[in-house]
Amino acid sequence: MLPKDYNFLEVEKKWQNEWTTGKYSEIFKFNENDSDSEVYVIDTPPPFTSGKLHMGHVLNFIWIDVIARFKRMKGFNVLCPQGWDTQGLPTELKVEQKYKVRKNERERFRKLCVEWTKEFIANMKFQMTVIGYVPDWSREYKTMDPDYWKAVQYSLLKFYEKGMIYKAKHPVHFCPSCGTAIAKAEIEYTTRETTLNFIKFYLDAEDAGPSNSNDENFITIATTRPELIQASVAVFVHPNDERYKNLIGKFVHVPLTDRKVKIIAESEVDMNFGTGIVMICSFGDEHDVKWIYKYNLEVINAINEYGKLTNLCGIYAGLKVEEARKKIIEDLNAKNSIVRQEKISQNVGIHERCKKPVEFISTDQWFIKVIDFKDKILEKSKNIMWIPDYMEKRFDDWVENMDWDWVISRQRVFGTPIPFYYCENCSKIIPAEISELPIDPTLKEKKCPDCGKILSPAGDVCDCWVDSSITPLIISKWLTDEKYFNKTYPSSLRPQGHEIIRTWAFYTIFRCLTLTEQIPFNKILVNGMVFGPDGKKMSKSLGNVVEPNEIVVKYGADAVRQWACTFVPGSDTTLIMKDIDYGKRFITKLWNAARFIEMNLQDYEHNQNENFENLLTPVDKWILAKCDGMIEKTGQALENFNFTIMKDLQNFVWHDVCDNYLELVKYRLYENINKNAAQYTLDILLRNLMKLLAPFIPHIAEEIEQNFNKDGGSVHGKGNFPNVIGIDKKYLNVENVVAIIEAIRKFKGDNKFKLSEEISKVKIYGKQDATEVKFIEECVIDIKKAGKVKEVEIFYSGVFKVECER
RNA sequence: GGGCUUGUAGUCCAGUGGUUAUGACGUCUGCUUCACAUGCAGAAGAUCCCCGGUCCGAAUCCGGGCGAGCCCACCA
Repeated sequence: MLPKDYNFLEVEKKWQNEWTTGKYSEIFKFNENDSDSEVYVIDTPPPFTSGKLHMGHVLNFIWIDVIARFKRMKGFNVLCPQGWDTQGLPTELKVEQKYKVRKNERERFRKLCVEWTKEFIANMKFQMTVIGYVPDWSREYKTMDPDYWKAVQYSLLKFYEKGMIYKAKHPVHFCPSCGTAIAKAEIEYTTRETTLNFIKFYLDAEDAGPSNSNDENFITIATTRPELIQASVAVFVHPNDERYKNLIGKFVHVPLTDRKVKIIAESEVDMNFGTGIVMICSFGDEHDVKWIYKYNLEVINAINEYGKLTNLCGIYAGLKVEEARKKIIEDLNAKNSIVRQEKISQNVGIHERCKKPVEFISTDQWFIKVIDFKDKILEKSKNIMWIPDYMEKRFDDWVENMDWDWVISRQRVFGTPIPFYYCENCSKIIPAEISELPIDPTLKEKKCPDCGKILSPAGDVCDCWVDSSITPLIISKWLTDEKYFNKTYPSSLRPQGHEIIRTWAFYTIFRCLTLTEQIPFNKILVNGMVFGPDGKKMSKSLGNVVEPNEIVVKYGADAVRQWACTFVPGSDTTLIMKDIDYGKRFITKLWNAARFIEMNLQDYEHNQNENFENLLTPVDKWILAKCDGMIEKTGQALENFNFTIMKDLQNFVWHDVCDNYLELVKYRLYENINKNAAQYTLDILLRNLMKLLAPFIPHIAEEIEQNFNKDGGSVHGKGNFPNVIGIDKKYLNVENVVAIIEAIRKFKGDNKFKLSEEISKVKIYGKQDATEVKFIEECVIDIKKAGKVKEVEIFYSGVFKVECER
């Protein structure tokens, strides 16, 4: 017997254990030997091992779990592994701080990072488990594992074979504070106040000529970065700018230097900013980089990786950027070269981790060619179905607007080593041997096969997206098992957040496409972000962070899961506690309904030989026909990732089943009128409901199912998704009986009668040929009993109408 | 500045061309009716952002405007 109160914490824990390690754990594992069932592979996102999940993860993993359970119940052989994105700067920073270990103790440092990460994984795994997420843990992977390194490094060797890896001096976004190159995606922008300096640039004597209005032969350039004046390589004006048209092609002297640079016309110059003249430096910002390449301008590396000016900057060499700026302004002032200064607010790029300004610095970096493959990526990715479809546009826009190749090297330690050597003598890259993988080139000395000189090992590690962008290959055993690979690649589904379309989705599509000539997944399901209860992005500084653990303990996993199913793919969402509370109350309601049914089935035995369908009343057929509708709708909805079908299920259970059907059959159960048919209906209704609800609220569905079904099978078993019962849809018209009872209730309410009070008569009007009226005739007893009415009169005329008499 | 999304009761959200617009929270009224007061019955509350267009018919499709959010870019 089901106890009066549903102890969700205890029940949820019990079934989580059975699913993950207990008697049902096989259900959740991919069956390699099953050659009959269709395979469904989910390329789950490996979260970065920060130590805890946030609500966005929770939403993401609940959706994945709903789909995986649904697909299993539909008979698919589901591969849903879970991995961890482990190697990253945040871990390094924390380990550095906690153990006071320096990065030059490479091996010890790495070991501490690994230990630290393992602890964090355990926490996050626990959090996944308590929301009922059950991936196939037997296929867990970590990007820091030797096998994972091997796959990443192997893939890079393959890229090298295709001529797509190169090493180059290249301006990259560089964080002088962290001492590392960073990806565009790791930069965020902030507004700060800065000084716009208007500086005189004197025209070259030969070019000076007669100037427009005054005799002074200089132009004024506004810059926020005077410290880069030493690296000034050109001056740009807009071709249509009347003020400067006559200066195009002429030269100006760069103040504080003995160099002169050309004035070039460029239509992207904003005439309205500053004086409409741009000083191009190597490198002040991304525009500079673009233009220097476009016009093939000289590169003067003014800033080094420590954020200090280089020897090319003469007397300013060795000064930090801020110091140099101050000093150069002083010197310009001394020469009377500053016309004026203005305070302006400016958006500056800062490193998202440390919040310090980012510089462009020319350093040795490793690259993967990607710009050459834009067209191929765009073409092949058209075969991927995006949910929602408009997310495809975001992807395409990103690909089309990419400006340069992918910098894959990072000057860090906890990462996958780049498996290459470089011969300074021959200026050439020497890849590691496949048999040596996984390898850390810094730990293995090698000589150049051509010249015999000692090679320089690549000391850098890979960008973490290099690790995570081959997950579809990892989960399909790309390197180790061809048969398995053919069965499980490409993935059926890639679920992920929209904020990482330009990183994880893009890099995965690019890498896997290059390596396999196939797209990595057929569909990509995009989920939105979860904002705090105040509608703002959750952040510590706003104090609006909600920890998943708190709400799971308070409301239960099944309640949280219902909340996660109230959103449509792609859109961001606000965490409203009342919504989760509703989920909890639904669980209570469902529990009590199940108890009621259980109580009334005590003396029921399902006799296989009896044809119950003939005994069923129209009311029974009505609820079963409605249930059929829900079975159809739920199946279709989940095929299309419409999780909001949960709401329809809630309404069906709460209002149609509990409020109406259960109330309509009480008299039959209590007074033994057509009782068998009611019991039969309740029995199959409950069984179907549990199966329908199982993907969404798996714990309570399992708990109730186990009480009714004594054969020991799990509700989540393969192929368990219900088929329609097969009730004629015309019985949906019995809904009018419910409408009549509602009218009676309203009459009683309006007249301040108790609901239990009997009234004398109900008159029902309606055309005789209408099917709904026919059913009403058959349901007179239901109306009398459930509505507590002495007499029911039916008039075969006029429009459908109900009148009550006291 | 560019792209995308979005605007529906006091609040949140569903609705993707067809009677009277879904549901929840909140509010108000009544009810301890033997599954459930974590409940039941009922009520009030919406110019479906504004303007125009297509259509027999628009919350829904199209154009414009205004507001909001996200992503991207960003002033030298």
